Amino acid sequence: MSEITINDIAKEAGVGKSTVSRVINGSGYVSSETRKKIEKVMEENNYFPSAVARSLSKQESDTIGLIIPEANNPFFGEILSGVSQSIDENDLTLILCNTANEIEKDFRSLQVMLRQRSKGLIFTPAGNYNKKQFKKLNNLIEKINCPIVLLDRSIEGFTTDGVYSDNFTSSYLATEALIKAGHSRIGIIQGDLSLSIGRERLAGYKKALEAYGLEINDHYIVPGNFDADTTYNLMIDLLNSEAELPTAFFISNNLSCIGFLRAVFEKNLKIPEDIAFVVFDKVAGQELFNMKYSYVERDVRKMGKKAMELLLKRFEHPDKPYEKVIIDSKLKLLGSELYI
DNA sequence: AAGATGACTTTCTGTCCTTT
DNA sequence: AAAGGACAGAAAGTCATCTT
Repeated sequence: MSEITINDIAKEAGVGKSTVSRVINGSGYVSSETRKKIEKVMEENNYFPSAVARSLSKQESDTIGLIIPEANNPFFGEILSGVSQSIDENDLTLILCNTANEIEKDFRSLQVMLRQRSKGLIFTPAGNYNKKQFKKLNNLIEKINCPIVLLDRSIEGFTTDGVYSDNFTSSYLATEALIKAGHSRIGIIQGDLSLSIGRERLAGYKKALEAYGLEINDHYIVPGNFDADTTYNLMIDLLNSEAELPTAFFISNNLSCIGFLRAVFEKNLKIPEDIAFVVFDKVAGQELFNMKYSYVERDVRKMGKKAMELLLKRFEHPDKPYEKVIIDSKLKLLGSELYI
C-alpha cells in the first residue's frame, strides 16, 4: 500500500490539489464548505503531508540544527530541553549533532545541516579554528545560508547572533568567595585554553587573586581541559606529590569537577575541611549524595530558549543588527560557611 | 554477445503563480 | 474561489552507442 498523497485527497474530495494545499497551509482563499470537505477526507485517510516533498518544493526544510560539543555534559542536556520546548511551540523539527569537541565533526555536522537545507542553526563550536579551518567554516556557512546563533562559545572573527555568559566576572566572583572564606592558597582546575571560555575563566581567577594581593602560583594551576579523566589524572599526580597543596580550588567546569572529586575522595580528603572548591556550572547528581557545594549558577534552559528566540527573530527580520545576549549567572554558596 | 557508459526522461509530492 | 500546470533535486528507468 503506497502512501496517501495530496493528489489522492484532491481526487477523493473532488477538488484540485492546489486547493488541498491551501487548506493544509491555511493560506489563500478556500470556501468554508470546501475546507470542511477536504478536512474530512484528510481525517478519514489519516493523511499527513510529506515533509520531504515540501522541502523539495520550498528549497528549505523546517528543521533547526543544534550542534553541541559534549553530549555527555548535562549543561547541553539543559540547553536541549530549552531549545526543544521552543521547537515544539513553533512546530519545527530538530536535528541534533554531537561533535565530541572535534573540529572535523563541526564540519561534518554543518554538512548535515546543509544537506537537510536547515532553516536555522544553533551552534556551539568544538574548539578554536586555525586559519585554514576558519576558511572552511566560512565556506560552509556561506553555502548553508541560514541564520546562525552561536551558543556559549564564540568564534573569533565571526560575527552573528549569540548567547553567552560572563565567564570572567563569574570566575572572579567565585575565586573572590574563596578568598573571603579565608583561603589564601587557591588553585584552579583550568579549562581548555584554546576556547575563549577557558581563557576567560582563568583570567577571572587570576584577576581576583591579584585584586586581593595574593600571588599567582603556577604550581596551583592544574592544566585541565574541561574533561573528567584528564582532571582526575592530574589531581592524583598533584595529591601524590610532596608539594604543598592549595586549600581550595576554583574548578572551570562541571565535568572537571567529577574528576576532581573522584581523586579527592580516593585520597580520603574531606570537602570542604581538607579541600574546598567552587565550580563553574552545576554538577549533576551531587544532591543525591547530600554533598553541599558551591557553584556558579546560570539559567541554562533559558540560554537554549533565548537562542531559539534569536533565531525566530532573525527569520522575521533578516537584516536587523546582530544581537549578543549575555545570560546572567550568580554564585550559589552552599558549603559550610566557614570554609565556603 | 555481453557489458559498460552516457544522455535523456520519468517519477516522487507539495508549492506557488497564472488563468478561468 | 478553485483549477491547472510549471517547478524543485535526486534517483531510477530507458535507450542508444561504444568497448571488449
